[in-house]
Amino acid sequence: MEISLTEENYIKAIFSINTNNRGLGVSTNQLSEHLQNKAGSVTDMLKRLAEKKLIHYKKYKGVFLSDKGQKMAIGIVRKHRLWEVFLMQKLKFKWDEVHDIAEQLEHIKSDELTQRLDEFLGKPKFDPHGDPIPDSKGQLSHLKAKPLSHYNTKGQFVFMGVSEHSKSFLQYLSSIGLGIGDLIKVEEINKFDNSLKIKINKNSLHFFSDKVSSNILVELKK
Amino acid sequence: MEISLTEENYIKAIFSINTNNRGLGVSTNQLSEHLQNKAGSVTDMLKRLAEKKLIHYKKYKGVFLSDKGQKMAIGIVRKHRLWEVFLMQKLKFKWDEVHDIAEQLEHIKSDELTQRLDEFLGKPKFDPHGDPIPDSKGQLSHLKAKPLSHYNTKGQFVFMGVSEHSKSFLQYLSSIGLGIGDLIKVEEINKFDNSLKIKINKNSLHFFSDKVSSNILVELKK
DNA sequence: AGATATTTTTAGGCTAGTCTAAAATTTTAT
DNA sequence: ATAAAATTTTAGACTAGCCTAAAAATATCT
Repeated sequence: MEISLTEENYIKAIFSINTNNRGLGVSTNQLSEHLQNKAGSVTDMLKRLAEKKLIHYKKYKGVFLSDKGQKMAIGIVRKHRLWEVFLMQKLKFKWDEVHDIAEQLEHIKSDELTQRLDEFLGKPKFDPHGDPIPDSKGQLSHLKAKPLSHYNTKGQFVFMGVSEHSKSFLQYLSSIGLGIGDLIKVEEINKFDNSLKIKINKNSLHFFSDKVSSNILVELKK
Repeated sequence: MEISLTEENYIKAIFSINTNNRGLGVSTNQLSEHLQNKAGSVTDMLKRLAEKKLIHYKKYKGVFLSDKGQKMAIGIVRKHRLWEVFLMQKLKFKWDEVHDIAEQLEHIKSDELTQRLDEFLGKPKFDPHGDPIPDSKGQLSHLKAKPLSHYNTKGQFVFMGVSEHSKSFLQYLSSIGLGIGDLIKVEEINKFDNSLKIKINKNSLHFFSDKVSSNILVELKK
């Protein structure tokens, strides 16, 4: 069965909203917002996707991915994240530059290509933002990291990933020289606004607002 | 201006027919044949491409690429051939497997990506079939190689490329273990049917029909 | 529970890109 | 040089994917 680029993007959108939603089903308006098109257009497409058995859809009741749709979504995510690793690791792109290109590359259809790319990159488990890469069977590793803001203590942490992927946030992190694997030492906590005074790799000093520290995923330094 | 995938494929088709045609202009039927769709559809699209100034088109008179169209075509060819190098050199794909995947990858839009891929691969001048890769300015190196059949003498030659790209031909060459750079020694010429008895790298013995030897591009061994 | 607000679907319309069949133009052959 | 053949264009129709506006269903508020 032929799946169009547009259909793939709907599947991906349903998947991505749903994983945040913890399995409540995705509404027409959520999709319309996410994909930047009108609710009526979304309804049209949902009918077509249901026809193709990629989703479970009941009028007015929201939508779930079918097993088939779920597999497809995971396949796309796998490709997206592998290409991001390729772009950063092999072609030396910066953090904030890879998303748009990977958004195109994720639609290339060739299982063999995905497989070989995976091997070429050393079967990475996480992408450059710390997001897990599904393996060839669709299995996801789980990152134990939590938001820096969650700990609310001084101490040393290792930077494992981000939970916000906007260009401006990633550019900010680059600008202060913070990358995956770096050491973050929390030296002071301001109890009034939950801002933190931190040091990166024992060198540069910075302040993190609550908004920043809640989007930085860390593990406790062992 | 937005160029669709379909439009890119038309531009590429016009370019590819025209380079064989040595600048005579491309007919509607040639395009219809090449792209496997109907003549009426082609006419529709030619109007649109002319509107966008990508081609010069006069009713009933065939079509040429404009400068703009020519640049676009060369850009697509450049991407196609760079990706083929990537697929073979880095991902170890076989000769006959790379074309279909490169056909998808050539449409990825990012000048920065093309540039970095080029550097990553060491700015190759030829693709794995011996076809020249346009540089970032659109300049093509020119292969001095000629068809093996052209020489019509015994002697030693270096295999530089192919002038036929079908899967079956490439698979045949793989099957006899012939790859770019290999030494071809012509030991006998059959004057009746122009078939050749040859040895590859001083080892394996084979017979080349006229059809084979006219699609194998070689240079004289120095 | 009934009125109001919100969400979702339906209906009708648009464009890109395709098709078929008929009409127009060009080429070839007598 | 004209008739026949081949090529190309036009005209009308279809699908995918989008839009707007109106109608239907659901959710919310008092």
